[in-house]
Order: sequence, then C-alpha cells, then structure tokens
Amino acid sequence: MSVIDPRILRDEPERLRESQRRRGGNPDSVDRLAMLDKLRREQQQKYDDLRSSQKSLSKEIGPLQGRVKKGDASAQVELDALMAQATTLSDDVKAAEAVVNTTAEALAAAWLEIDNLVDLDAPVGGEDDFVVLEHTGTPRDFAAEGFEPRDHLELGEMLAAIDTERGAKVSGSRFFFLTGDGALLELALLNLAMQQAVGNGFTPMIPPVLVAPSAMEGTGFLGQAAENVYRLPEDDLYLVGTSEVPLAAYHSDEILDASTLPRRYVGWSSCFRREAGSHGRDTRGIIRVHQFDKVEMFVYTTPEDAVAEHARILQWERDFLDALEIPYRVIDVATGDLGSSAARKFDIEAWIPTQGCYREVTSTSNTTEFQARRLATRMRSADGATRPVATLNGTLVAMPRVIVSILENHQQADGSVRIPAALQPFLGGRSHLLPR
RNA sequence: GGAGGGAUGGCCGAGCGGCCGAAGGCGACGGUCUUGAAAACCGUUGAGGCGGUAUCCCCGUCUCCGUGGGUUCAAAUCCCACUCCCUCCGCCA
Repeated sequence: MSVIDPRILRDEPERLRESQRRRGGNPDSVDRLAMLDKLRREQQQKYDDLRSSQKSLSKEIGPLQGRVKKGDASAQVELDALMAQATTLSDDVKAAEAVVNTTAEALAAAWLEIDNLVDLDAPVGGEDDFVVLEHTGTPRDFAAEGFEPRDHLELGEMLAAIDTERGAKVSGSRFFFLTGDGALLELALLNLAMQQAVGNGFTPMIPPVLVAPSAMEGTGFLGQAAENVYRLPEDDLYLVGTSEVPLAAYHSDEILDASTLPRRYVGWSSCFRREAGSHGRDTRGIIRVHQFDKVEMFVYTTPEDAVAEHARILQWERDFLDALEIPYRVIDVATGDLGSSAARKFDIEAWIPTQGCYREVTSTSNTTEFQARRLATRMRSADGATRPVATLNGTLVAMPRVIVSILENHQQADGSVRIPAALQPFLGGRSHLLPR
C-alpha cells in the first residue's frame, strides 16, 4: 500500500524529497522508503520463484501416489525422492515468505509516514507564511457608531444563547450549552447550509462519529494530529474530529464508476477535539471547544478535476459567508501548515471585532489521491482502467465560530443582534435576537 | 447478554485436500441476425504485486474465496482464534 504513486518514488524521488522539504520535514525518509521498496521487490521475486517450483512439484505428487496405490514399486521410489525435495522446498518457501512479509510491513509503515505531495503552487514556509488572496466585506467601525463592541460570550449570555459556565460544570472546560435562541441559531444555520448544499448537488449525510482505526488512519489523522483525537480503548474506536473521516471512508475498498463522478456529499455531525497543546489559548467563549457541530462538504472526483473542484468548494464556502454578511479574507495556507494529507489548503478567516483580527472559520483541502490510496477508493474509467480517485473536503459551517462571527459582527449598541436576511426564514422571520 | 446460522467474483449461487481464480445463472460489454429494437445464438467479462525492449496492447509469474494463525509436499476445501452479517430470546434509546 503506497500513499502516493510508487512510480514517483522509483522514477522521480527528487519530487518526493522536495515535497518533504517544503513541508519542513525530513527528505531522508524518502531514501529509506526507496531502499525498502527495492528490497521488497527483490525478496518478492525470490519468493515467487520458489513458490512456483513448489507448485509444479506438488502437482506431480498426486498422480505418483495413484500409481503407488496400484502397487507400482518404481513409483514408490520416485515418490520418496519427490517428497524429500518437496519438504525442503516447503521450508524454503516459508522462510522466503517470512522475509518478504517483514520487509513489506516495514515498507507499509514507512509509506504511512510520508506526507502527501504538496501542490507546487502552494506558498512555501511555515504557519505565518500564508498568502492572503482576497478580502471581502468591510469590518464595522464601532468607534464611529459610538459604542464599544461586546465579545461573543457577553452577547451570548445577554441573549441567553450560550452557557459556558454550566458547560464547564457538567463536562469540564471547553464545553458549552447552546440555549434558547443559541440552539435555534445553530439549527437555522444548519438548514441554510443544507439548503445551499443540496441546491449545489450535494447528497446530505448524517454519518457515524465513532469510527474504526482504519478510517482514522486512512484519512491521515493518526499522524502528527493523533494527539488531538479522542480514543475509546475499550472498544478500539475513535471519536472523529470532523465528518471528513466517515465520509472519506464511506467508499473505502470500492471502485466507483467514472461516470458517477464527481460525487458530492455534505455531512452534518458533531466533532470532537482534545485540543492538546492549546492550553491557555482561546479559553474564553466558544472559539476553541472540545465538541461542536459542523457541516462539511466532501467530494470524490477525478485527479484531473481536483484543482477545479477545489476552487468550486472555496466559492461555495464564500457564498455561505456572503449570505451571512460576515467580512472575511481568504488565505492560501503555506506548505508547512498543510497537515499530512493536503496538497493545498485554503482557509477563510472571519473578522472578529473584539479581537481585531481574522480567525479561521472554514478550511478546504485538496487531498488529491492521498486519502483514496490509503482507503483503497478507486475509479473505473470508460476504457476499463482502474486508478485512485481524488478527494476534497471543505467546511460549510463550523457552528461555534460562525455563531461567534454573527454575534460580534451584527451586534447592536443595546446588545441585540441583527439576523442576516438569508437566515431570517429559518428563525421564524425575526429580524433580531433580543437580550432577555 | 444467551442460543443458532452464515461470510466465495458486479449480483445470485456451486465447490470429493491436488486437474479451482474458482461450475452454473443473472447483469454488463462485443458480435451474428434485423430497416431499427427485442428475442435467439456466439464470444468477452474480478483486483493487485513483480518481471518481460512493457505508461496502451500482449506474455510470464505470484497473491487474493471475511481477517489472522495452524496442519499438509499441496488448503476456497481440514483445525483454531477473531471480525462482521442474519434469525430467535432477553434488555433498552
């Protein structure tokens, strides 16, 4: 099982090394991989040859035994000789098999440590080396409007929409309740998002959020991101951090007819994140929480169409934020911050007035063939050939952060919050959320 | 949780330990016939690794009959464990 096309490893290993370098990783792992790949092929060849002679030898034994049964003495001598030979050969085959298996396992493990090939158009560098592609909308000038904006938690409490105190009491820090209008707001966002996605040809999905290790590993979340994944050791299951996981595994071990591509799914699920290593960051409010709901787009398409589809997904994400009238910017994430599975990633960051900065609200990744290869999801083209598909994912709504954006950007001096027109039909036609 | 049954190719479904990558049927594809279609008939029809003057075609070889072990010269076929599915009983959102 290779994670990228093994021909790239054999014919153009420098491409792989360069990709690892751009990610800030170690290019030496490529050389070790190439060594194991070559070794495995040699050992496999030896095994195949031995096995082949064993099979042909075995085929002679049956008829000989028949002759022996009929009392053919010369056959008995022949048989004894063959048996002796076959026994030795059998041992050799077993030994050769063990050798190949060991190498094959090491090879598979080595492949799992290789990240996806980066898109050469992605900006090179670390977390801060992203490129801003565009700004949309204008942040409000609260000073000009004559009042100090309240942050989302203060607003949420005034509206009786967010309760973090009781969230902490019941479950611990970084947990919260959405109450009253807060809960209704989430449902309205869900319905607006689903309406848009279905209109764009997506099939709605409500997936399992507990998944088997193979699904987690196949999507690449057990690599560097493993520390942020909740695991249930008693049952050997993982709690997903995004419905990308079950949606990507949905067609694992399948061959999809090319004529059915692209297949577009939109999943609604709870998402669970341990937030290990983020102690002290975003401790106030619901920007960074352990459990939240998200509507996620997931697409299976041809490798040739992946880049164009990525642009479409980004546009759909923008359409949604446009409908909510939230100012945002689009960034092209740098190679060092892509995660192991993305070849390229665009984030949309919404303006958060009380923080005076843009914060990530959506993210769309082109994972090319990376996940499809790990999950064995292939396509059959019109000419009958089978090859891996490309997969892409993108956020439509991450509930807490969008709720934060709406509350802070559309707040009024009296603590009420204007409901954007697109959302009003899903909130009983109301124009504002009012303090209680 | 208790009792029983099952897992084979796109689907259904056979398979005395060697001649089985696997009968047969369905479906799909190609062809014959037809003005065209249907019917009938003929043929083709799983995935993957490696090698072969080889990205296509073709040839050779190996692997795969839920998963992992074992027995054997030889395993879809025998043994063990596990997983999943189905039926019945109990419990329950």
